[in-house]
Amino acid sequence: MNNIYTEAVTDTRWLDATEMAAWSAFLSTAHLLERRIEEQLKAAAGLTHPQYEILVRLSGAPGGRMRMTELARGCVVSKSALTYQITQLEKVGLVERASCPSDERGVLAVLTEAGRHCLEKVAPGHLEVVRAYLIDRLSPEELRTVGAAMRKTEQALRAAP
Amino acid sequence: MNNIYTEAVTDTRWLDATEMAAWSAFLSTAHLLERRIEEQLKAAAGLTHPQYEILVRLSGAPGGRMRMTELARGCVVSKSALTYQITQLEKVGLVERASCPSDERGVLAVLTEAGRHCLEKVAPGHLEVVRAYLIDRLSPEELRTVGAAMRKTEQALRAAP
DNA sequence: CGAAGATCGTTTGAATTCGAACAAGAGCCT
DNA sequence: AGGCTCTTGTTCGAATTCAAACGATCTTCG
Repeated sequence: MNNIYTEAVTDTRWLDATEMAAWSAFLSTAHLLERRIEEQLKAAAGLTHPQYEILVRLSGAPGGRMRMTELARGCVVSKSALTYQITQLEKVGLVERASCPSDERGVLAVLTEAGRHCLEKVAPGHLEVVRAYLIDRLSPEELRTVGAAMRKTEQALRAAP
Repeated sequence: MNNIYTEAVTDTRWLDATEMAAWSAFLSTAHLLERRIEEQLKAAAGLTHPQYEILVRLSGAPGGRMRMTELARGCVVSKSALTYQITQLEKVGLVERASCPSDERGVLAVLTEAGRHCLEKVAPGHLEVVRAYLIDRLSPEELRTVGAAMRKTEQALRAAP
């Protein structure tokens, strides 16, 4: 009693053992690592991970400045979350807002000197964690493969919406 | 003017290009995929990803039941977040609470029939997303390597605290 | 047995997230 | 120019997260 429609709707491609194991481990690792990083950053500098991400992205941008929307895209947070976090970072003097010369609506998030120094102070301890739990546990070949796999997925996800 | 102490504190092992690319892609992918999954689950069944995770873990446990603390560990959420989510799921009848026979303090989260049916209904669409953006984009060998890498990291993170 | 300390799940309060709605400005097309 | 439509960043409200504090129960060890 099957036809192409019921087939299409009904046939689920479940995950085999290898796929399931990979997906499950990926999920747990992402959450666990996030927790660990959050803990380290909070203890070391009172920063959250999204805040740290913002500083990192700004520090890599020309002039230490970026448009809000672009920054939000880079950090993979909503625009409203970025507005909130930039306000927080402004309060503690790590970031400033500047108006955009080329677009009257635009706002630039600008890394301050204090922000750059904070990042330089915090980065080593942060990288320590990333290394200790992820990077240093993988062989060069594993690292290459993981990197390639993640890039493919990232690209697909950024293209989709 | 260096000694072993300043060395130890000062020498930061930065990430080389390969390491940086892998880490950055991992981070972005985790966030993007999370967003995409959240969107799909919300649209398909009004579930959040943590809620779906709870249903999945329960469905895989003997008797469809698990202790709160163990479930929280499995899902990688705080105990208070789990308390909140189980209450939510109870409201819509997908999960029930039961008292634990062996421990008076204990609480068992139990998957209801409705919960099991909901999961069966939602799983295909969810897996579609996981496949479309991650699993099906990787070669069997890549998948194996990613799985192994994630398991190593997960294990390290679960052992640490 | 009984006291000290660990563990269990919940409650509480603060912080953060998201999407939707909004006003202001840019861009396009004729 | 002028009207449409898209984009920008912010604001709002609701939902969710976490850690810390708590009362209740278990466990261990003297």
